[in-house]
Amino acid sequence: MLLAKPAGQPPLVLAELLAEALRGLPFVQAVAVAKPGFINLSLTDQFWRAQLQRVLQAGSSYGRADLGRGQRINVEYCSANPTGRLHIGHCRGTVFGDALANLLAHMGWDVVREFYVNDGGAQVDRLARSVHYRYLEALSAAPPLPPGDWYPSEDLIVLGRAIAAEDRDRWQHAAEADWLPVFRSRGIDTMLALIREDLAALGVQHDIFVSEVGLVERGMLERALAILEARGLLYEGVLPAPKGKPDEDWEPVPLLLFRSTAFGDDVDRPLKSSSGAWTYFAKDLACHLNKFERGAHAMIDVLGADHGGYVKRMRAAVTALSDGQASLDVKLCQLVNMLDAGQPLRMSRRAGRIVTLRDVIDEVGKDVVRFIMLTRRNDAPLDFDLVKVTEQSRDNPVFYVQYAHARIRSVQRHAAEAGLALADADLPGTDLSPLVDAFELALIKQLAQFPRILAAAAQQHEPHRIAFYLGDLAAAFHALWNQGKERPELRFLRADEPASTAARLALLEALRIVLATGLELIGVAPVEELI
RNA sequence: GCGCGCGUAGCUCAGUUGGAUAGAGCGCUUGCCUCCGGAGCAAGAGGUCACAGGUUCGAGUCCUGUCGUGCGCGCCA
Repeated sequence: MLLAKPAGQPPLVLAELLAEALRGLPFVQAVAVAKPGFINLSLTDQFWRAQLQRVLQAGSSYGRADLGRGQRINVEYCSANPTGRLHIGHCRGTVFGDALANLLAHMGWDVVREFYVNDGGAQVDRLARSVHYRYLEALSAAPPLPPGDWYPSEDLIVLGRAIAAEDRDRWQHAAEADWLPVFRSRGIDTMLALIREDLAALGVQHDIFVSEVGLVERGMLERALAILEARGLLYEGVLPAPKGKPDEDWEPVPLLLFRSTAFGDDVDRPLKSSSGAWTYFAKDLACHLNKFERGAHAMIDVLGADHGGYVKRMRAAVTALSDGQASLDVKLCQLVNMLDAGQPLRMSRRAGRIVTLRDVIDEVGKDVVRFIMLTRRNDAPLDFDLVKVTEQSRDNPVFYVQYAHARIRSVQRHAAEAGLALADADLPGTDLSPLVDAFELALIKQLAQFPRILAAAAQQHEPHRIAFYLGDLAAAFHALWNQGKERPELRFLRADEPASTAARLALLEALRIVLATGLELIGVAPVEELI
């Protein structure tokens, strides 16, 4: 149908020609031409069984492809402020980014996993004051009220005590200008250590932690500005007042602006505040220039959906800084609704009832957390029910997929006990011709989809596709399994039928390989048995 | 007011980068099973893909507009 115009022939005629050429090919069982100009190909069962052989030969590299051609890609994810432990809100983007990074690495990209540490803003000063308060408290010298807008976390009590034990009253009467940097640095170090601990518990390991302050100290910010200046993209100007909301504080002040509108942004963006301080956005320029200079021409930022307003300006920034050499894809993750048996789990910071990521991991396990985070597209809200996700039922996708893997292992153990098992090395050579049932072939066809799924997921930057695929694959397996109840001849292990048993063990192993590979890509460990 | 995302079966959601009769789970209807390797199994009904236009051989998918919904809207992060 696409060829009809250039070829100057009606689609149906072309289809007939192509169909004729296809008819003689091996593995082609039937070719039919349909209405507007479709060609329907039926492949022989033998072809599908050959796909199974490919899985067995490739093992855990089945589905792999060199789509990235070694191109460097930077994936920034998590990047939580170092002011407290990770909570469940950070979790989704973290899992998403990590799974995506795994996937891209699997598909031929040179992946750098980056954590950008916001150690330079007002937030960390607030942290410093909170630590200082706890320090005074530990000295029994606390002022009557904690500083306004502070971090009440218990971890800071511990840190305050530690500093009190080490430094005694050294900072008790010091001026804020003297103690602030010290307490800030101690606070950041402590929080970052906790964050890394929780990331480790989630099975996440970044390649690089980039400090915002460090970037500025190394002159990255000046360099970014120089580049924009050289391209005529900086100017002093007054922005129009934002419309829609009545803002009483608005004053027309000239600011240093980046002409982001030249790259599709809605309005030019300030790089310096009226007080002369760099804006957060200015530092983001440095951050992304840094990525570019480290060789990443492709970048992905994983952010919360509330950062949607940043997408245009960041893409503009990357285009401008790289002179069009680099591109940025921003993946926004929607909220996670925490539930407890259907009841919303209200998380209030003031009541100290924030659900930390660690709490959830301890409760349901890291594999469950990771899998569930990918059971929705990133731009759709997600329910996370602490009770449901551990249920052993059909509508719990984690269980359903893990159950499939465990079931296979169970059969394999039984096979070994009965002396029916084949050595792994012999599997690829197994005669698969006994696999003729429609349920078996359906399963094989599902397996054969794996490379396409991975390719699409990698190209679209959509790791959730893997989780959905694994669910479909598990369903095809369980369907075949259930057939064995009604039809004993479909069972996997049959002592009197060594040929079909061998073929089915090969099918099972291929299935296990794909399940395990898919699970590992999203960072979930396949289970050997259910507990 | 402007920008971005979302709107698909009663509910929760997929949809392979524009392909044919739009899929899955739950729920519902109807059958089956004392089953053993641990969630019981199977079949069926159910959709104007928010609405209206447009692009073309062909639209859930792309464009325009409308409605609904969520998020964001100089200097905070």
